[in-house]
Amino acid sequence: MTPLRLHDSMRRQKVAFEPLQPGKVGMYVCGPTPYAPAHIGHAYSAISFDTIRRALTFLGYDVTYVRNITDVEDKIIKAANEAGEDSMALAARFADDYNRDMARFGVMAPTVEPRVSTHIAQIIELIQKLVDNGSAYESEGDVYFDVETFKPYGALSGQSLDDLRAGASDRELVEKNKKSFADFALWKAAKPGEPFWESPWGKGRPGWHIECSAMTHTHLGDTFDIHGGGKDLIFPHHENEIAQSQGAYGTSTFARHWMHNGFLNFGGVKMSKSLGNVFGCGQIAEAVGGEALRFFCVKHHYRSPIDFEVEEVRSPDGTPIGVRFRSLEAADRDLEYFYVTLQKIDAFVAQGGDAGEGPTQGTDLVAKAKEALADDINSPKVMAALHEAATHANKLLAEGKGMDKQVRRRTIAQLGRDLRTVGNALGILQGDPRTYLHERRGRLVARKGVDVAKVEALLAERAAARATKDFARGDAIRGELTGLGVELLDTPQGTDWRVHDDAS
RNA sequence: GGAGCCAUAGCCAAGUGGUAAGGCAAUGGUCUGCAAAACCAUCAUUCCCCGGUUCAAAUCCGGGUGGCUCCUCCA
Repeated sequence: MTPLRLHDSMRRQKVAFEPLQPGKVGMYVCGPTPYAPAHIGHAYSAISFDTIRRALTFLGYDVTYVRNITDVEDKIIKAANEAGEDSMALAARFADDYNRDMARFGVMAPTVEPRVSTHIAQIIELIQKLVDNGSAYESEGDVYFDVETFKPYGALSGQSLDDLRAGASDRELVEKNKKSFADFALWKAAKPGEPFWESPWGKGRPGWHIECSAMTHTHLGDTFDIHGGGKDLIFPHHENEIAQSQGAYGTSTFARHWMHNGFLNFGGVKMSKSLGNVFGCGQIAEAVGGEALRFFCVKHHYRSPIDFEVEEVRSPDGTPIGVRFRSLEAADRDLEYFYVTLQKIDAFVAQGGDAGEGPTQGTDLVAKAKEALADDINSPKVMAALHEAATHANKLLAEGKGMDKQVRRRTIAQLGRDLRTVGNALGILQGDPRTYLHERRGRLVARKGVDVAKVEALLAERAAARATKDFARGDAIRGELTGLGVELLDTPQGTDWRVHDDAS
């Protein structure tokens, strides 16, 4: 197994990764609170950790991947009340939507997907433990974690309680039923119209942070290997999880390794509803295809903030009529290169047959990918290796000069397999090339408003002209099609066409 | 006010002490009836600025400048 180094947010550096059990990884990632359709920010985080999970699997680890669904929460209750829908039903509906959307981006289903609503007993048990050992206290039907009892508080976010107190004084004063400003709710007393469960403290529901502590304990144990989530969750969510779990099970427990992914920004500014730059998963998938977003994500390192170029499209009178996802369109063009290459390799292999076992030349893609991923999941470096491998394959496909015939055949076939194997480690290149290319053309036809019937009529006319060696007429038709934004691809098997895509 | 992150070519983006991966775009070439695709070649004496440490710095240290995030719901 490749020795692995991962960045740890707690130690603030790359460190050797040593799982509790050799060869196995227990990993917990904070999942969504489903109260509205998933947006691109959800997708980015899900893709980042799915990539980490895939990479660890590729490196030979047996990964148990737990990603929760927070289906009991203020925002859900609010949305349900507004819609006149049962909050659990609403959460279940959006959770299904979320999973369907993530699948479009190649995100695998978690090994376990626990929900708050099915872990109430474990949550109450954990809160009781904290109350019993003096880490938490009841106040008017609420239960709060007493932050003063947990000395290491702030270690992950690098803030002291004094610093936080200074920040808090600017805005909000101490709530009257809490001992201290930093204390946070483990259990909230039910208000009218809210879902509730019976507890030793009366009817109520869990606070925001406690579910992750209960779920990690239930599914991965007191101590586990990796805890992940978006950078924004470091404070207070992850900080509070640490306090709860270590308050209950001891300060040497909980996550051995913290991983946080960078944020998605738009023109250097974070995404937020008030700025109007929140884009839905469906909108993205329709515009550029789900794999383009995936490809765009793995082109960047998971810890880097990632900037996303979006351009508003306006009609001649200035009315906004849509948006163009420039960065994703570029990623889709890049992706097309790989699928065109795979298609050519597939055709070659189908035609040339399998050359069997034996030597190959320049097939170190898998080794390079392992080395890159073992260094804190350096997916951009893997992308570079993928490009080199695809270039090599294209070179061999174009000409086999000076190379043993069998070696050439074996190498091309091996490169095809390796591109897919390494692609799988990043969650890309798993589709059928023909399907991808067909769908991509469909998207471009829609985006550029190409008249397909007209293109096909001109194509037929040109084929007839070329059959009689009337090249002048054929070239005239080519020119006409170019004017329509269509490129022709003459091959020995006939003429195919594609929509010209030059970022305009 | 407190905590932290980022700055690498026209653009995107790796690289955290040993002399700048990869991609897009661009230019020239090969191939092609002409094209497209593909391939080949060229493309950062230099990594925001100013000091310092070192035989050696994009990488470490100090000081600036610019951008961003968290401390409030946020992925």
